[in-house]
Parts: sequence; structure tokens; C-alpha cells
Amino acid sequence: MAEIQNMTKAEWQVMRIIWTLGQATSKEVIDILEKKTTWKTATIKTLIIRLQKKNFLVADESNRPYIYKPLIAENDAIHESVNDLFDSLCCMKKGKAIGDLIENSNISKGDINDLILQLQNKREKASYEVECDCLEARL
Amino acid sequence: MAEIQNMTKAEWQVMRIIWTLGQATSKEVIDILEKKTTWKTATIKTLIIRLQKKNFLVADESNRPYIYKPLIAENDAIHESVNDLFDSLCCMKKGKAIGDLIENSNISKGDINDLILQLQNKREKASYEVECDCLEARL
DNA sequence: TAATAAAGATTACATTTGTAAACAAAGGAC
DNA sequence: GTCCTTTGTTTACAAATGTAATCTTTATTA
Repeated sequence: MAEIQNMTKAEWQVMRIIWTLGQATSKEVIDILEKKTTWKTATIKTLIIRLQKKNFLVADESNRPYIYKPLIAENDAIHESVNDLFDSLCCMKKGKAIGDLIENSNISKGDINDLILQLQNKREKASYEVECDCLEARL
Repeated sequence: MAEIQNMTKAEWQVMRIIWTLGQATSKEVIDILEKKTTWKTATIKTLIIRLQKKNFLVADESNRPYIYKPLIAENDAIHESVNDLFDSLCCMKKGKAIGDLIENSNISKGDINDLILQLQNKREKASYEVECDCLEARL
């Protein structure tokens, strides 16, 4: 019963900091988020606690202040959330949606090259048309 | 005060049907969703009402049964929600996230070609590196 | 036209989320 | 060792969301 829960937008901001630092104390998280947001200290603490309850973070409580560490890799979390969103889109629209993301994202030359290769590869086995499944009997 | 609200996952399912049909009666929506989900009739009606309150749908009430029509285009809604999600990702990770989406999505040959062209174009002006902004003082 | 069926409106209630104050315990300063 | 100051814990409360029952009105049919 792995109890997969989702991370909310606010919680995600906390995780980003901890992922980037590798681990962090609550003070570190609070200092950074107080610059990025208007959240009060207590709010940020609440988010940290909820992330622990949801098993996205653990606290190393052997010393004070506690050190919080991620229990989920950033890449895995990103994978989860982007695919989760795409799962609810009409499948005919996914190509364009990806185009929209490319348009609006700052991507490095290296990543662009990788994406082009990946697409060239995918093109081989791609079908000419993708059918809309919006009215079909399963999500 | 355009009061932009968001569409929840459940509401999104209702919209997909109405977008695909162009317009629909509650019965049409209910018939389809009862096959896709375990939702009760009343639940689906609630979703329709909330979508009206959020200004994503209008009812043409000149005849019974009412005919519900979208007030937002599917493409616009998709644009909103995918970009909204990407806004909260570490910008270094966006390229890979797009790769992940491409991997997991069924995209037509035509769309793949468009994406390749788009990327080739974007490559010209792309920088070699994208900096992580996760610890910076604004979201 | 009276009874029934269908569609729409109102109300409900638990859980999650955003947002935070208040309280308690541990560590450091004097 | 006592007093502040961090840091962590508990409690709070409104809004949003998932999920639905019930009540009311309109339409259909006998």
C-alpha cells in the first residue's frame, strides 16, 4: 500500500530547495522561501511536516536542527507529475502541447539535440494519425 | 478581475467531453462519464455546476434540457495547465521532462516533424547551458 | 390531467490545501 | 543554572475538492 500522494504546488517549492541543496535544515528552506514568497515561517514549517507525512521527506533527528532529506528523486517526481498531467489530456493534443512547452521553455543546445534525436527515432515507428479517445469508455 | 481559477482533474474530464462534442447536454456527459468512471450522476452534475461557476462552461437555458458549451478553448486550457506545471519545475530539468513526455506519448508523424523543425529552429538561438534557479529570490 | 420520469437546484459532509498562530522543548548566552 | 532564541509540535480555520443524497421543477405518457 505505497500510498502514493501528490505534491501540491506549495510543497513542490519546498522540495525544489531540498533537491537542489541535497538536504537542508528548516532554516535554510525558510530563508530561501521567504525571499521567493510571502509565506510566513509557520507556513513553511507546515509544508515540511506535510511532506514528511506524505513520505517525500525524512528528517534526520539525530541532531538539532533536524536535517531534511528527500525520499523521492527530483527526476522521479517530475516524471510523475508531468505524465500525470498528460494522462488527462486528449491524446490528439499531446504533440501540440509538447510544442507549446518547447516554445515556452528555455532549453540548452545539448538538450535540444537530444530531443531531436529522440524524435527522429520515434518518427520511424510513429503512426500517421492519433485517434481522439475523449469519448471512450475508459480514462 | 477575470478571476482565473483552475480546473481540477475531475472537472477536466467533463470538459474533454464537451470540447470533443462541441456542446452537450448533461445527459450526454453523464452517459459517457458513467462508462469511464465510477462517478454517480449527482457527482457529474456538481462538476458541471462548478465549471459554470468558474466560467469554463455556459448553459444555454432557452430549452430543456440545457445545452452546455465551453467558454474556453481546449487549446487554451491545455496551454494554461501545461505551462503552469512547467513554471514550477527547475528550469534545468525542463528539457529532460519534455523528453520524458515524448517518450511516453503517442504522437503522430506529422506532429513529430513539426516538433523537429521547431527544435532545429530553436537550436540556433539556444544557449549552451541553462542555469538552475531553484534557490533564487523569485519564482 | 394525474402519475412518472428526467433534469436541474440545493444541501451535505469528509478530506485536502493554503495559510498561519500558539505552544513546547532544546541550545546558547550570561 | 536561568533566560532568551531557535527549532520543532500542536492546533486552527477557511476555501477548494471529491463525492453524493435529496428536493424541486419540467416534461412525458397513460
